[in-house]
Amino acid sequence: MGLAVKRGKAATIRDVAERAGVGVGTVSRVINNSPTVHAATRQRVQKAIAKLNYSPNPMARHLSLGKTMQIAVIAPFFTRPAFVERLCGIEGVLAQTPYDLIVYNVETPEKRDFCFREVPQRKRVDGVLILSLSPRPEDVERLAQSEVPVVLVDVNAPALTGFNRVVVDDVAGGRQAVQHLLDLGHRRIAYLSDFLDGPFNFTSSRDRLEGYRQALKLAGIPFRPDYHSQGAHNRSEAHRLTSQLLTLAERPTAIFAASDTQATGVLEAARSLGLRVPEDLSVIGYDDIELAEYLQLTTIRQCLVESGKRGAQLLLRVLAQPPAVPVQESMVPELVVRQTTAPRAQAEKEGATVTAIAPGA
Amino acid sequence: MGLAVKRGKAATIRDVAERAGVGVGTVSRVINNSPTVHAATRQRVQKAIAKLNYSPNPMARHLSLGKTMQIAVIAPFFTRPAFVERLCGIEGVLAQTPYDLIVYNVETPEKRDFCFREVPQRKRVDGVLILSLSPRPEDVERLAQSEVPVVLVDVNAPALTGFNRVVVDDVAGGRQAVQHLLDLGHRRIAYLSDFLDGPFNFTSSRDRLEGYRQALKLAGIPFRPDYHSQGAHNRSEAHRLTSQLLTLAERPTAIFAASDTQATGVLEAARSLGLRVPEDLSVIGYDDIELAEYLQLTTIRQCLVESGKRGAQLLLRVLAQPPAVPVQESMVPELVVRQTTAPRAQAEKEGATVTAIAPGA
DNA sequence: CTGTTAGCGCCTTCAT
DNA sequence: ATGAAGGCGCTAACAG
Repeated sequence: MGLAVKRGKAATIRDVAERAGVGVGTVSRVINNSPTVHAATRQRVQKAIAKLNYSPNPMARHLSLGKTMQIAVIAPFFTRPAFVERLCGIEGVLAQTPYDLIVYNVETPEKRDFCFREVPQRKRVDGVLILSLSPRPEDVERLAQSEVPVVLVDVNAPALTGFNRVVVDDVAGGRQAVQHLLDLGHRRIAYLSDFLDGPFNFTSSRDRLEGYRQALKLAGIPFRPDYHSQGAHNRSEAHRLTSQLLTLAERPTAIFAASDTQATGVLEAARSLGLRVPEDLSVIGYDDIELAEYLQLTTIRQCLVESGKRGAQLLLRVLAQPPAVPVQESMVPELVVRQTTAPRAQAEKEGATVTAIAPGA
Repeated sequence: MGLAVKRGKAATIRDVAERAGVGVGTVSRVINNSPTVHAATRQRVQKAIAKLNYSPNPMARHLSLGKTMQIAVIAPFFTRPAFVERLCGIEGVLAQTPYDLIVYNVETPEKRDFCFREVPQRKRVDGVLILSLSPRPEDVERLAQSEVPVVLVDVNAPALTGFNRVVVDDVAGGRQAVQHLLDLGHRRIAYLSDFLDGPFNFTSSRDRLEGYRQALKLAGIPFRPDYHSQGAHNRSEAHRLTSQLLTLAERPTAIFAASDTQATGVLEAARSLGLRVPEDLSVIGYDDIELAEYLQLTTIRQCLVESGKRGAQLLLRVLAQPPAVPVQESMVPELVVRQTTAPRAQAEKEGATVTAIAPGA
């Protein structure tokens, strides 16, 4: 029964002060448990607070304090597993702090520009986490001079060394993936990625391509443009691209997909074409999202949750004490061998051109 | 470049007023584009704003307005696909409004209680969306009397009819799932769900069980307690439970899993035991998450994204104009037949045999 | 049309 | 130890 509660209008600090017969200052001190308040007084105030069901207005408090107690995370396509996992890491650490988490999902260049322009501004939020999105030159300056601390996660653009960030070495990851395939005896290795020159300019796919090329070069295998196909980041597109790759005159014996999600499309296409994985085709993904384990997909693990966690922790640290020089944390990806890759020797019936069997089965 | 920009301290409305030689009121009017301001004046003010790189302090504005322009969503296990999809729907509609989205992830009863207690309070946020979490009696009263509008999504507790909400009929969904199996000739049908009496008291699994029982009863099949197994909501646990079900003396010929995620565990277990799906075992899931299509999983679709969308829209509507009587929107689930269910008799036939995507091994 | 002023609710000196 | 008052930045009357 809310007898003492004035319905319709929430109690303010003044109401409490009045009811407790003290000044607002004292109430404020009690709220922020300042030690300089008499025990008896504190009691009375707390009783009044309870009676009035009072709780301080965050807005007012923050205005006064000059802080918002909110942290923004700007993430592209936040429903994609990789981002969900990073978000999870971020949420996990923020949940143990007084900071609230505001999510900005960007799926269009316009939204991205809007976020880069508006979010890191003024006292909107106390800090910003940016996932995978590369600020454009015009944004860089603004961000750099922004009053609010920014931490980049999974953004590898070389021009951004002035920022606090946690990165994982995608070049190394790409190298590892391809090296694994090479070690298994494969020489016709294709790389399937999203558009390298898309509007979002993600650095990861490009870096992984670089790693792919490096590994190939080291093995003395020339780069074949027709073994690199680009397309939208989703299963069906990957399926389509893979079908093309697998009907090439000299079809690849292994495919390196730039993400696990795309790898599922590769698997699907292989199935439609009647190719067995890994006997006829080796497939390696990237990310090691949860699904990968279920599919027994060989992949490159980049500890997504962990990267989110570290990004959030870094931001917290920066918030507590701005570092003199930008902090950069690096993480190394790791090969996880499961069951979609196998030695090339198993598939000695090469040269055979694949003719599409009835798809869908 | 940034000559006019006082570094270190952001410009306030007063700075702008001063620089433009007008009063703060006028600046405020320009900001909120009030029509009652002379064109020339407006020009000067806007120039000053640009020059000073001014943008209003949201905190201050909101304090003054008495609104926060923020909406909270309280969701359990927000990394689970079903919640991600609902979140996606919510984000999608909120992105087109001036509201920011604050996410509260609850994974423990403590966190839930905290959220129910603190979040819907005062002027923390303008509105709250609660996903799948049933407020306990003590929360109900607080929520009901809360100054901030609340919309429940996917919460079917009967005692909550006083709330605005969008629900999907889980009883009907369960019925449909089982009816589909019955239509295929199955009579030994098991139900695999998460703990019905867990700390979160999700209504969905319980309602689906009810649907399961109704369908069975209608078909004249008695309910067998040993055909209902409960466990944690994850693949490995579902795997374990399924193994038990499938080694029962009279093993079920079909399993209805309370979620697609759990269905994957069922599939996995069947595979381990050398049972073919759907020839030896029919499997139906629930939710129709994205993965379901890839796995060719027969399931009950409940339009997750759509439900999030409608929840957000409802909240927006309530915000704009509080309804006299609580609004309740219902959605009906829909059977999606794919390839993990088949007639019970098909074991003998030799039809188009399709195995759900299975890892090598 | 526009300047002035009084809050919004809270925190923080500054006296007492 | 505590009360009073100024200020955080902005909006919304109220006078001109």
